[in-house]
Amino acid sequence: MVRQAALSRESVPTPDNTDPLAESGVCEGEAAAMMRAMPAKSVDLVFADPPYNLQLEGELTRPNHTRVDGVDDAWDQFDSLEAYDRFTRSWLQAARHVLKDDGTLWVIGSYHNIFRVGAILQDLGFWLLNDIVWNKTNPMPNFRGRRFANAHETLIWAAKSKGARHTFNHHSMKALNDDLQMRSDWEIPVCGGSERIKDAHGNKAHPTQKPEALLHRVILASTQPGDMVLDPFAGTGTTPAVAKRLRRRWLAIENDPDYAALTRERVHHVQPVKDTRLVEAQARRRQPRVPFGWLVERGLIEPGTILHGGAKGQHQAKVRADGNIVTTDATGSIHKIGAHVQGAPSCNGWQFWHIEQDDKLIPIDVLRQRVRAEMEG
Amino acid sequence: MVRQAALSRESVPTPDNTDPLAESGVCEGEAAAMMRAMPAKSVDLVFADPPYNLQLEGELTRPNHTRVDGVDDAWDQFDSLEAYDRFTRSWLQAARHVLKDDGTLWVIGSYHNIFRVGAILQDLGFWLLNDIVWNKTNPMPNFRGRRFANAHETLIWAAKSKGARHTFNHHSMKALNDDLQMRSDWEIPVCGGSERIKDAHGNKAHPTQKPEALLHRVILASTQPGDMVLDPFAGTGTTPAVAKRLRRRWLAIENDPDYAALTRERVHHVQPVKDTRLVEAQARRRQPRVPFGWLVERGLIEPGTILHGGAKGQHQAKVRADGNIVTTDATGSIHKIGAHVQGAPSCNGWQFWHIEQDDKLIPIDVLRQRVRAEMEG
DNA sequence: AAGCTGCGTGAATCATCTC
DNA sequence: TGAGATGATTCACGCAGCT
Repeated sequence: MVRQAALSRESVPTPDNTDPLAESGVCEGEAAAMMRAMPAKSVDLVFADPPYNLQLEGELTRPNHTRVDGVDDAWDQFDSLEAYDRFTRSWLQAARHVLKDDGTLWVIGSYHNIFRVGAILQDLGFWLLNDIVWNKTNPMPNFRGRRFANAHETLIWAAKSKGARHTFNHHSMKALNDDLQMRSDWEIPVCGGSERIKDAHGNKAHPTQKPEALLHRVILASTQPGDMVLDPFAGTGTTPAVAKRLRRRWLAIENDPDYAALTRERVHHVQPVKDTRLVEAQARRRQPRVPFGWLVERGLIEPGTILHGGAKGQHQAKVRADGNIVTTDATGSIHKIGAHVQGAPSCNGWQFWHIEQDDKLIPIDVLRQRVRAEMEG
Repeated sequence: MVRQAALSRESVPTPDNTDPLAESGVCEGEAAAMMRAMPAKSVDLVFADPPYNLQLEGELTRPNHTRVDGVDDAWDQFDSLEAYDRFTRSWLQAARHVLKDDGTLWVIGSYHNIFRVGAILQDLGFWLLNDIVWNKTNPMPNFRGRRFANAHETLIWAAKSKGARHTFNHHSMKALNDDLQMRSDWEIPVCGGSERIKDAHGNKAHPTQKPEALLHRVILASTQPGDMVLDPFAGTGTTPAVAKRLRRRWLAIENDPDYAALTRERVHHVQPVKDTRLVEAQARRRQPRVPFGWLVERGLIEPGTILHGGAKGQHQAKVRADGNIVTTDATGSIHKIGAHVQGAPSCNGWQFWHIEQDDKLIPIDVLRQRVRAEMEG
């Protein structure tokens, strides 16, 4: 019974050890109650991924009629906003109890809950250090075209009180970001592939497992090796796994015994790195994509401007406010209309279309380069 | 009549116009009071860039949030948060009063105030549609290296209540983003250069002037031409300027007479896009409904014609004179039978079914377009 | 072998009109 | 007002299976 062995080793550190904080482990129980039972001011970092209170009703299907597997678990259901606020205030107060005076707290959420969390944090006296945006590189699209694709989640990073000291490993963050100062917007893929923990049937074990890359950055930024990291909603144990790998002590609280068991097994297989610098990912830098519409938004091209197509400007089209362009018989993107007027299967609109400036025809790609230069800073 | 007096130059285009909503203009006064004095349910869009915290000294004049140095040790945090909440609840309630039932509201803020704004929005019954992240391409760096560089601001987009309808120009947003659906994270530079309004001394006239690109996307996404756009904290008039250019009506409220004057002057020089079609959403929804039976009535499809279903024409059905179609085991509308033969819960029959013409399969939607073209002319 | 294609899926507050 | 009909709507990425 590999699992049993792993279970006991990780969860009950040593028989003679009566202080649960001396070693890492998983505690089964409700977050607020467990934290209240812990010694005060004993934790350097709290990372919390609480229920979001999504309030999903009915079901949603993709255009191909497949069903979206929404988060409808009982633990995400609350009777009202007030009930969610009570729950939130309760566990945040308990987190405040276990947090050292110079410790910090992270909470992740979406627009469903994060405003309530942030306001209650301020009400309780926490001091907000940053709000961080996790931009997902591969989010689920909006299938009905009724809103913007919900492509990010928000993290709040807070110190225990105004004026409190806090740990921020500025140079580690710079190193992690090609020697550029780390910004408040992080581009990280959602958790999938082999990193995603599966159950016995091969389905995802937990509906909201967070990527290790996210926790890597959080823990590396705001703790030192040996610090105590607490996750009161541990789920399948991403926080413990990364904490162990980065040589931090850790405590996990999880109400669901199945999740708790998965965490113990997962952490058991994690090897702490010998040198944390070796696992610091290099941020990829791609040439940023610049849609044509952005030139219109930014006033580099006015709506109504005439674009001239081809080397001699044989073709013409007019720019709409939304970035589409219009000829006598068609409307569409610079690429589509470029192909259309040439009778070609495809076309790179950036090189095909030109604007007139000082009696010369200039490819619109020149304007794109200007936007990219701005984006570089 | 304070309001009448406040309306001037830009705001009263014709002397005999006594209805401020009939035309655009700037009203000088306090946001909540002015909105309460306006007719109920008269505005399609509210865009608000409120002060971060009205009660905190210096806050307004310092957009880089550098007040952590203990300048304001004296103020009592709890009282100030409460005062800010009262202020926020007051103007949001007033905004709710002027907003049409199918109108929407945008608020922009930073982590200092946005959580309070979002929570109060939910408390007042607004229904959050998205939170949008404005990622600044050229943010101010964090000089002390104690936190992450604060490189974004947050916008909340909300409908008036749960279940309320709202405008979202999905196709315009797609067009603006190279035919990919628009995400909740927007990359736009901060306002600078020639766009930045300067005062008589050549200094920036307003500390937190927003870029026109931001408003371009907001207004294009969530209004139609001719809609009424209200900005209760207009500052130097970015919202009015973009609204006018995009052929929306607009109302600006601004407490500071100097800012109000700058707005009037700025808007005076804005030229609306000449061709109205360039600023319209590509509203497929507005196209007249054409029942399939009309194609039969008009002789575009003969009774008895065979329809071929799917890209390869795997499925077949025969057209009846009444516009229903028939397979071996069922009769019904193009949609119902399309769903039936695929075993799908629903189906868009216009795109699913094809007719044979010159050895090619043509979607029947092409015939519908022909009918619509006839109806136009 | 390397490359191509098709399929599955991710914290989702995801309709509107007519009768 | 409620029920029923109409018909609009998806992006990135990993992986399995195939050429």
